[in-house]
Order: sequence, then C-alpha cells, then structure tokens
Amino acid sequence: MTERAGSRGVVAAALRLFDERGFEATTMDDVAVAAGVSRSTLFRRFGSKDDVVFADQEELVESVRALLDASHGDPVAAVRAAAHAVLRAYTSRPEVALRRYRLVRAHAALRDRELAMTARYQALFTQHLSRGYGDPRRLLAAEVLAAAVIAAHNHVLRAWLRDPGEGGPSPAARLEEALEFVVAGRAAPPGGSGGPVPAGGGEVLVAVYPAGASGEEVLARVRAALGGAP
Amino acid sequence: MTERAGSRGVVAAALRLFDERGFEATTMDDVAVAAGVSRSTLFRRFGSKDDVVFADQEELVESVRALLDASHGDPVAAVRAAAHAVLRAYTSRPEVALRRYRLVRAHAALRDRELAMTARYQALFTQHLSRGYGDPRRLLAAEVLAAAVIAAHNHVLRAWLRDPGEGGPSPAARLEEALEFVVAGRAAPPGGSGGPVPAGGGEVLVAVYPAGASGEEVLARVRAALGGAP
DNA sequence: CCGAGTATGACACTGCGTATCAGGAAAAGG
DNA sequence: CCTTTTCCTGATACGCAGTGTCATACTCGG
Repeated sequence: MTERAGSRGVVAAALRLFDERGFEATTMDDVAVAAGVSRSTLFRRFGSKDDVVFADQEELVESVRALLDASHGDPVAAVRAAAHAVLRAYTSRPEVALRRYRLVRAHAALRDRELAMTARYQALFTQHLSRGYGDPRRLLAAEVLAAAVIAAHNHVLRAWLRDPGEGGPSPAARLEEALEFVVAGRAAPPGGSGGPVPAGGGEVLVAVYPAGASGEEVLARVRAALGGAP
Repeated sequence: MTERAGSRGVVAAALRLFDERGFEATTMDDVAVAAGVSRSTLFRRFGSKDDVVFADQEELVESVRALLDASHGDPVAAVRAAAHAVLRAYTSRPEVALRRYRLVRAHAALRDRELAMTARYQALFTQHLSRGYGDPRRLLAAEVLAAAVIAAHNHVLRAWLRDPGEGGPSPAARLEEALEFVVAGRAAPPGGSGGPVPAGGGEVLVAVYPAGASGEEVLARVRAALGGAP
C-alpha cells in the first residue's frame, strides 16, 4: 500500500466525472486520464468500475465488522451502536453522501450494488446476534431482528438523504426512536389486525389447520369459509 | 409473443450449461448454440446473461404484484399469503429451485442479482403495507414489517434448500410458524428458553389459492391434497 | 396475392475486465 | 556505492457482454 491518499484522489475524480457526464457515459479511460493514472492501475486498485463508487463503503463495512468483533456486552446493544456508527458515517460527510445518493438513484446497476452492500451489513448483524447459538430458533430471531434494524436504519437514512436540511430531530435521534420501535417489537402497525391469518377479503384464501384434524373436518371448515358451498 | 415455450426451453438449456461448465465459463454463444437460437435473440428476449437465470423469478415477482394488487382485506394477511405463495413456487419445483440454488451460491454476481430480486419483493410488501398512509410512522412500520417477513421467508427457504428431504414440519408449516413469530413482534430473543413461539408440534396444512377459483375447485384441490378423501 | 407489422439472424462496434510482459522505483543486502 | 530483489506501474492484446443496425423470413388481415 503505497499511498491511500492517491486512491482517495482517484475516487474523487471518478465521482465527479460520473456525476457530470453520467455513470455509463463515462469510460474507465476517462477516469484514468482525469485521475492521472493508467487504466490498468485503476482496475488493479478497485477491481471494477462499480467498486470505484463504493470504495469507501468497503472500508466502512470493515470498520463495522471490527466494531462488532470488539464488543463484549449485549449483542443487541452492539448492533444498535453499529447502526448508529453507519448513520454517522453518512451524515458526517453530507457532500459525499449526497453525491453518491444522486448517483446511485440514477443508475440501476449501482442500486443493485448498494443492495449487496446493505446485505453485507445485515449479514454482519445476523452473525453477531446469533453468536454461539446453534439453535435454529435463535437464528431466525437474529435474522429477523437484523433485517428490522437495517430497515429502520435505511428508513432514517433515506429520509435524511432526501432532505438533509430538514428541521426537527437529528438523524441520530430519529434512528434511536426507530430502533426503539423495532426492539419494542411493534412490527405490526397498531391499526392492523396481526392475529392468525384470516381468510382474505375475497381474492385469496389462506387456511391453516393442525394436521391432526381429519380430512372431513378440514373440508367442512373450508366449505364453511367459502360461504357454505355444497 | 410467438411461443413462450421456446423461452422455457432456452432457459432450461442455459441452466444446464451453467451448471455443467460454470456460469462465467459459459458464453452466450454457447447458450445460443445449445438452445438453437441466435445470440441476438438471446439478448433480445432476456436482456442480459443474468436475466436468463432469473427469467422465471421475474414472472413470480409479477404474479406476487398481481396477487397483492388484487387483495382487498387485511394488508398484513395479504403479505403473509404472498410470502406463502413465493415459498410454494420454490418448493413445488425442487429440481429447478435446487439447481438455481447451487448456481447462485457458486457465483457472486448471481448472489447479488438474487439480492436485488429479494429487494423487489420487499419493496412490494412495503408498498402494500403502507397503502394510502402518508404518515412516516406508518411507513417505518411497513418497512420494518416487510423486512422481517422477507427475513422469515428466506430463513425457511434457505433451510429447505440446504436440506430439501429433511423430515419434520413442511416448509409451509415452518413459514407459518416463522411468520407468527414475526407478527407476534418478539424480534428480540428474551434471555429465557423457548419464548412465546407457538408450539408447532403437529403438522399443519396451509393452502393458498387465488379466489378466482370456484369453491368446488378449491374443495377438490384440498381433497386431493388430503389424499383423495371422498 | 399482397402490404404491414414482427420476430429473427448476421454483423459491426463500444467498453468492461483479465492476462501478460517490460520498465522503473524503492527497498534489501552486501 | 553498486547489485539484486521486490513491488508498482503502464502498455498491449484479448475475450466476451451488451447495443445498434440492417436484411430476411414469417404471420396476419385484406
């Protein structure tokens, strides 16, 4: 690793070009010329064109991994702290975050790439939440909670990206509120039902019965649900 | 549309080649020759090499969208039914699902592509759960619940893909249990033992049908599923 | 039998990504 | 101070995905 600063400059130049001319309209040769390096070096350092855009994100993922690995207390608390750390990494450099947000929103390929990035955070969270548990029940709980935390984080982050200057609570405060909501387990909106699955309004029928029930019993109940068909 | 069956055959030939020789080792020319069409036609029909692998998944996404659009009852119930429909689409054709599972696991590019696919389901769920609500609180709830449902579905699906012949409850039953866990809102595992998860001791029958089907048709299919009871 | 719309195939072209080789700068070693 | 080794860079060539264009065959309606 000769100089990390060099890569920073390359990334900056690339993002500027992508922003001005469009992502696919800019070739790697253009970036090479603008950054003052060869195309070979570009691919050698970043691997692919997409990776130039997400170079610093990669570092962020690694720092989150380190953060979780170093934590010793409550896993849920550690994951919450990690979510805050990620959000702070965005909000602390609004120009960078907003430029990439515009870029990613405009190009489907980059959107997919960012999804993959998010999935890596989610995998880290899941792994940390299910540490040492072989129990599949716990694994389910870990996966669901990780997904919920990621969703909450992305909700707050997107809101901030859409309107960074908006008044009201800080992003961190909003995230804390959202995480509280998640951990409180109110995944179902208060108005909704949430109970066992009823028959759908008329388009779909979902029936769940213990298999202990006899065939005739099941048939009878389905018939009843259908409105007493013969 | 001349013949949809033609595309099916092309996909089958392509998947076979990808499976045998590897994904990136197989060129689109190879696929074209094996499928008996030109490379031009291949790109015209599927758009990209990845899309050949996920062609039928695309149809599944559309059917889920249609399912949700057509539903009128409780949004949460509709989303649960949709998750069941997706799972069933996999488990009803084990050979196809398992071959693609092997393929996707082996190649990073396809993994990312599948993540994008999952994200589309999640977006559909979110959209349906937050119908008509401008309230950001509701939007957060919808996003979190959608993410949790997806996580539960993927948990069950992955377990089945890893070991399709495993004994115990059916995939549908496992999903129902997992969804119950999600909707019950106990995302965070308490320190205690089992938790409030319903004891899914016995088998359960889960049936999902479009309501376009007549009552008799539904009864007939349930009867058939029960083993041809009179 | 004939035109309109359409699916197909053939061909050329751009650009990403990889592999290989040569040259030069920095370190290692005497 | 000079040599050897190592590593980074740049240049060239190549494979292949994906796009655009044009000519041909096929279908449908008149």
